[in-house]
Amino acid sequence: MSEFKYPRELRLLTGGDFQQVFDNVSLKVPDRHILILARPNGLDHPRLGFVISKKNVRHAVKRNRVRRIMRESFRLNQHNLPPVDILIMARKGIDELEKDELHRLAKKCWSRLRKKAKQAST
RNA sequence: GGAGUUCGCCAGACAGUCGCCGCUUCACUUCGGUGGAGGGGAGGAAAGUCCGGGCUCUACAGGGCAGGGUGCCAGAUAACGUCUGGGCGGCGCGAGCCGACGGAAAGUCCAACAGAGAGUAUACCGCCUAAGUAUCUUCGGAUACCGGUAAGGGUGAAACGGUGCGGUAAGAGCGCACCGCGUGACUGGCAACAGCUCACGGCGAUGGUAAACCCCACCUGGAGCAAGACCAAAUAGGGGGGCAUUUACGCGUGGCCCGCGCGGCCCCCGGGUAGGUCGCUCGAGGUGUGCGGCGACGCACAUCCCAGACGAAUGGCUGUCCAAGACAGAACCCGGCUUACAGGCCGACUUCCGCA
RNA sequence: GGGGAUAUAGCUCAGUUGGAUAGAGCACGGCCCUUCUAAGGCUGUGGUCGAGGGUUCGAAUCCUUCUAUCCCCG
Repeated sequence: MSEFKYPRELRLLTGGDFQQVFDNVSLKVPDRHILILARPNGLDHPRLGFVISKKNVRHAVKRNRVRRIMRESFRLNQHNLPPVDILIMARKGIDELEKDELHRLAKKCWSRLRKKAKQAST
């Protein structure tokens, strides 16, 4: 039985973790509202981190909303993802999306990420 | 019932389910944790960082200068630029609301353009005068210069108290009355201040600015939880105690000058960046009752524990209901101010209309 | 989270302390010069002085509230 929890092991925790992703980007999933950077992490599960700047999303409430919804989608789809470190960077205008739009956006990005990871490994 | 003023409060609710972060407790444990149960988990502004305080380090913050702040009076408070009550001024029929509201006679400063004149004021037009000088003359006088005048016109943001009477050549606080203003008494008030009170001053010390400098009174050292403390790899060298020296110089305490600490000798101790732990939430705390006070608030008793994260929790999905949910997310903590904001509720009051 | 600074013409900046005309360079338009262009000369256009409120007779300037941008502290 697979679990859908979100413990600390599934997060990028330190500045070093983030820097490693930035330095060794092997997968990129660009979109109009977000940019996903990723690299294989050698573990048996993916890890997630966020970069949402104050410049792109002005209000803290909106930054929290974007992060929470994307994180929730990651939590529910974690077993369909390759073992990579994922970095989600928000772009301008993402705070204008509705809740269901964000969910659709996340699902779309996960499938694109899966595809690219498969291509890269072969 | 309409219109309005004011005070306080609320900030979608409930259920299911999948997650996240602390706490309490029980069990297991390879002492790293794992599991069960219980309970808690953003705001009135958490925001801006505009003030004030706690806390920490610097000397348990000391003197002087500079700088900064506050600015009617009294009180509340840990403190404040906040709040309460009062005074004064302004707005409103009113309930009420608004006000950086000390001093311009200590000094510096400003008054562009316009205007005759803008500072111990001024004579452009006008008004008056006909003594003097001059011209004309119908010999009555007329006019120009000189002179008097701040009532009227005009300029300006501002032109030197206002109205009336007297007065005068015409005028003028020149004189008088009333009003305004100033000064000193007296009375009331802790005070700000007030007064159908009394006396004095003719107001010629022009007006404006103190949100220009300034004066007066009071307040104020600096930095900030990335403060600071502790545990601890590599690498570079440091810290504590005692004694001595305080003359010079250097460094630190960061506006400057004092002052203070360090430097020298002896003894002792390994040091502290990555990382980790603490600081970190029980507090000028909430709620209720009673008492004191017009009130802000204070006191007493009872009762409650109510976020504490650290790449950073407080969320996603589904359903039901309604008046269809605004502004918006804690990061050391409080007290204020300011700014943003859908809608709704309780109380008090004002005014208009109708009915009795 | 905390501390600090800036905003003036299309661009880079003066002017702000000490109040009364908003100015310089580059750019742009016109004319001159040249066979033409560049350079040079003459001349002109262009400003809600970041926004709102206040003080004042008068505010880019003084006070205050907001907005935007930038920098520093691990």
